[in-house]
Amino acid sequence: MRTYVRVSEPTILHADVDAFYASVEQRDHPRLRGRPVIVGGGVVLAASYEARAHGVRSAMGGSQARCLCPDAIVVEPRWEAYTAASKGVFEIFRDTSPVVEGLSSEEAFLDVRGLRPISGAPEEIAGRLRRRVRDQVGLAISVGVARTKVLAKVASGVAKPDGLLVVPADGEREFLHALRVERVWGIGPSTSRKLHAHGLHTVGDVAAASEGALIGVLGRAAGRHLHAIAHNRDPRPVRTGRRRRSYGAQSAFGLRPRPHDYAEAVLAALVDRAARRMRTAGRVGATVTLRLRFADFSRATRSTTLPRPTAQTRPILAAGRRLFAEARPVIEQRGLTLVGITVANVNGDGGGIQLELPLGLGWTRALDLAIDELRERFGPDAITRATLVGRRRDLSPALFPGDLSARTGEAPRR
DNA sequence: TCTGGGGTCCTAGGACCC
DNA sequence: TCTGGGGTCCTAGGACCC
Repeated sequence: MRTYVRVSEPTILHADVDAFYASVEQRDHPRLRGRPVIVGGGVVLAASYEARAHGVRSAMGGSQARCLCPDAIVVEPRWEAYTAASKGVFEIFRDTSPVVEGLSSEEAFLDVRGLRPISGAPEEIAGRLRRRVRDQVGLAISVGVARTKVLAKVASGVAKPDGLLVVPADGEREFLHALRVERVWGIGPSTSRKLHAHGLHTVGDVAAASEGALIGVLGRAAGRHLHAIAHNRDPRPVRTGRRRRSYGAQSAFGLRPRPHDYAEAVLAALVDRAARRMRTAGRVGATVTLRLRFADFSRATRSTTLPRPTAQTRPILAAGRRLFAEARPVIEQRGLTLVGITVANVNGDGGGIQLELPLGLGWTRALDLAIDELRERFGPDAITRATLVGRRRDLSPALFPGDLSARTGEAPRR
């Protein structure tokens, strides 16, 4: 009997439009092509590669950016154009593979496993995807191809601008271990600072550290995750059909003196905007969080959970106002420069999902069956908690005590 | 140089329950 | 009266991403 050792091939694509907003501007305005372009005046939302060559980066303050690159052409964002471009790009994504997980308006993971007989090798699929985005949407897109998400994501970054990079299955460790830690998706300034402080600069350095040591430095989840990544273990699948978990709106108004009730007026407008979007999407949420930022750039949040999920402006605004009143001492002390509202605990579509199960199974078995069914429909990781409700025929659904419920969920991770 | 407007996930501690 | 294990839900804040 022969044993086959199956080495899976790279089938995960990470596709990412280069300098998205800036590229759309250059596409639509020929005079901007080949020139340093900055989208957004106050803060850099996007910078063309010509501007990046001068050190301009997104999220940088506008004045610093103009200082680094005085010749830059600064343009106001045109959101409709970016939305339309995003739509075009995602149509091509979804036409390329049925398994697409969007990460933002301009990037996505695609799993092309099993598509070889129809579409060819992953590398060919990636090449065709790049050509189609260029021809049909007019934008350059870089693609990384690898066996895991983290490798594909890093590969597309290395491939930029306008490139394609395949990480072959037998070249993964070499590729990974040479990387500086801050290049890894999910490792930001704070984590890399901690790692550097312990003499860990490359992923190879991290791989030489024990999991316990990494947990000691970074905490449980981050330590475990990074240990696995450094040892090239990243089993996360490309997940389709992920739904958003919160809706929010915020507004920064700087240090200019404002009428005393200005922030509360802004708050009302923000709640209205967020609630409107929830109603359009047909979703409801329960946890209202007020976000504040102050003159010294410190931040604070105050949150509360409503008795039942809603998408109505009125209860959300009332909660927001209570939180604002509660935070008033901090606000007066530190000087408010930003206010925001987020509605989280967005659960389902407001209608819930009903499953019919045979009677006589017992609560536990019924719950297990229901969870299996939900996983089948929404993916293995989509369900984190399930509530089973049994309804007595002789009581109106409005009478809450008529419902009996059983509940299960993941054990707390502590 | 003085920092936008969205989001996601994780941690830690407290209140409360059986 | 005190103690423990096992659990849920909520709030506040931090890190990270584009």
